[in-house]
Formats: sequence, C-alpha cells, structure tokens
Amino acid sequence: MKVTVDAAVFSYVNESLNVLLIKRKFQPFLGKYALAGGFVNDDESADAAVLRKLKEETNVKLDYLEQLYTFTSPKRDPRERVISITYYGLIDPRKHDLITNVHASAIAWFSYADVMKMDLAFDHKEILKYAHTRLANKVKYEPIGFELLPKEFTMTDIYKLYSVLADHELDRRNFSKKILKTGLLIEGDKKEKTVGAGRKATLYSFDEKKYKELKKNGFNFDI
Amino acid sequence: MKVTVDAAVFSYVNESLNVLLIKRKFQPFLGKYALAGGFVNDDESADAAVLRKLKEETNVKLDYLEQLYTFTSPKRDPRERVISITYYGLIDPRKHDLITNVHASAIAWFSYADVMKMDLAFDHKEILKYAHTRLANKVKYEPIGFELLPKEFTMTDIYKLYSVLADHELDRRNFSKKILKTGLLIEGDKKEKTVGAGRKATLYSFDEKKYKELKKNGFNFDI
DNA sequence: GCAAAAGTGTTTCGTATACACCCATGC
DNA sequence: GCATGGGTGTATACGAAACACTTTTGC
Repeated sequence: MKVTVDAAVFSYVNESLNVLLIKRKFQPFLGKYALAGGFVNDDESADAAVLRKLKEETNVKLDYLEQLYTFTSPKRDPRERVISITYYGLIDPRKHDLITNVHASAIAWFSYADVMKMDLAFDHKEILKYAHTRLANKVKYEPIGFELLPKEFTMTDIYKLYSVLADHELDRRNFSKKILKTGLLIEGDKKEKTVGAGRKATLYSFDEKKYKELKKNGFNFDI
Repeated sequence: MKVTVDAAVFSYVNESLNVLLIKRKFQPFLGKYALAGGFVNDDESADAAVLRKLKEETNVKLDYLEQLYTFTSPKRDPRERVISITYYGLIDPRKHDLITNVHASAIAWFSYADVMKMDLAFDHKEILKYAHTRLANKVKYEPIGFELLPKEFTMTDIYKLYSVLADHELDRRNFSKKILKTGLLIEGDKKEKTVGAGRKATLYSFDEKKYKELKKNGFNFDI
C-alpha cells in the first residue's frame, strides 16, 4: 500500500492567515493546487518525510509540526490506493529563506479565506479545513500561536492573530489581561518604530523556558 | 509499505475500566498480549479494517470508534517496516455477545490499571496510554462516556465512571448538578432493583436525539 | 489639533467549588 | 434500628464578559 504525507503549512503576515500550496505538474489534478507532501521512504518516519519533502519542494523549515489525521478512503486517489498521513505546520516566514529557486512559480502562499473558495487537488481541501479547525482550537490551550509571529511582537499582533483564528473579534482589554496573566510574556524595554501615527507599542517575546518549567509542574496554558 | 490498524478497546464493568487484549500466537512477541488489529485490505478504509478485525478476532461490535494517531517509527516492528493507524473504541459488553468461540482462550479483558504493569507486544502500551489520555480528555467535552454504560444507568454509575477516568474522586453533588443541567439526561420513572441495602436510584438515559439537535445549534457538552 | 494606535480598571454575572445533612431501603 | 447508598441546597470565590476613557505619537 502506498503511503504519503501531506502538510497544511500556515503562516501569518499582515493580519492574514496564509497557506502554502503547490501547483501540480502531473496528472491527476494537473494544474490544480495541492498541499505539500509526497511518499514516505522506507527508512524514515512520517514526521521526517514531511520535513524532507518541505525542504525539497519549498526550502521551508517549520517552526512547529503536528500530526493531524490519517485519511484512508480507498478512492481518495483516482489512480491507486494511497493513504495519507496528514500534518499541519506553522512557520514565521521572516525567520527563513523562502522559495527562491526554480520551483518558485509553482509555489505560493494564499490567504486561508481565499483557498476556501478554490478547488484543491485530491481531498486536500478537507484536510486543510481539518487542519484549520485543529489550529484554531489548539492555540487556546497550547502556546503555538507564537510560532506564527516574529520573536518579538506587540500585544496587537498577538491579539489580532487570535481574533483571526477565532474568526471573530475578541475583546482587546480582556485578551491582554488574560495573556499577560500567564506570566509567559517577556516585556522588551524597546518599543517598535511606528509606521504611521499612534503610540509606540511594547514588544513582547514568549518565555519558552519558563513555559517548559511550568508545564512540568502541571501548568496549563489557557487563553 | 505495510499498513496495520490497532485498536484499544475499552469497557467499564463493576467500577473497573477494562481493556481488550489478545494473546499473540506467533512471533514476534509470541505469548505476549497485544491490542486487537491487523492488516488493512486494499479495498477497505482503515475504519472498516478495525471493525472487520474486531469482528473476526473477538466478535465485538463497537459502540464508538475514533482514530487516534498513526505510529510510523521505522523500527516499531522488528521484522519489517509496518506503520500502524491506531484507534480507540468503546463498548458496553452487556449489549453484545462476546467471545464464545475457539479464540476465547487468547482473548481477555484486563483492568487498565493492571495492564499498565504488564509488558505488551510492540509499542502497544504506548498506544494504550495515548488512547487512555484521549478518552479521559474527551469525555469532558463529548458525551462518549455513555457508550461505556448500559442504556439506563444511575447517577452513581456515571459519576463513578467519570471519577475513574479522571483518576481522582469528583464531588458527587457538583457532578450531578452539572450533568443534569445539560438537559440531556432522560429521567426514567422506574427505579433500579437494589442489590443490598440503600435507597433505590433513579435510572437515566442519554438523550441522543436532543444532543444532536443542540449540537447543530452550536451547543457544547461540557462536564 | 486631530487622527491613529496603545494602554489600562471596574463592575457585573455566572459558574466552579466547597461542604453536610436527610431520605429510602434491606436486613 | 442500623448500615448502606441516594438525593439535595447554600455560601463563597474566582474568572469571564462587558464596557470607555486617557496617553502617546505622526502628520
């Protein structure tokens, strides 16, 4: 039986949640966009296969990777029986050199909202929706949202990210209180250079070390 | 690549959470206990494969089945590369004819606590722990605990089940208030025949129909 | 000075928790 | 009548949610 991995890779830029898609160069679904992925080699785990394929296809190195679900419907690939172990990944594109090679034309970031109006290859739209649901739920109880942001971010950055993921506007004051109360945000003393008008925002970073310590003692992140 | 399914099947009888295990008749791990499972056929989904194998091996029909995680470490099977799509299932053994056939000697229910002290074949103990964690979390926000109980059950039954799954004693009064407030328990007017002394308990059943209705409108079960 | 964004406090309400006594039944 | 298990109410504390004005900055 053939075994593939497919990954829904998310990034977040300019208040937009984006998804990495690859235009297919072969049948079936030639010309359609699909998630990144490919066959699992005999001597590698599925996790390793995802990372390898992403490196090969897009030069992307993920900041977070999590297995989602394994899709096994016998007819999901029209050619032959292929099961897919699916993943979702998070990346801050500012941290990495993205696709600058020959593949470039075939690779693109689309906003998640736009992709929902497109037709994707195979059952990849279903996978993507599943990934989005998992991500939106998980940011509430694991601090993975920070992987989508630069190391230093403003309260407005993280607030807007959470609003986008929740798909409705949260209360700015309550959100700020709640996330500061975790004690996991390190306040930078510098302020951001503003672009237009407006007061300069405090820069925060996520205290990974403290989080790991607290988690050992049963602490639960909860926003 | 070979693809198997493995299922951690739970039941709950006499205040004990039990797991269905099968004694292996072949190498490797001959004589050790393992989860139910087997290879996926070319024309069936993984879900269908789990149900088929359980029927073949144990004559068990599950009341609930959910995919857990896919284990893909290249060395998890000492013979050759085998990935396992794992599941957990719930069953009320009172509703079904259990194993009465020739396989019987090889099949047994063990209490989960006891199994944790045993050695299982392959990585099945890891899978079982993973399943138990998922189950214990999920009963809090999906009404799947009822699948482990007979159609009609007492408040004490469900209270004790939740205490066992949470691995610590809950408050009886608060639990009762909370679960009744969902409005999803139908009160039967009959009372249970008591075994020893003590007041007769009210019998409840879970209102599946009402739950499905409410869920459509965004209701969330939450205990 | 005004538009734009950041920062902050209080009140209200509902839910979670803690806790103890009475009721029905079998023996 | 006593041991066993079932059933129930109240007070407190905490967290969630609702809500608006002041500060800093660029232009």
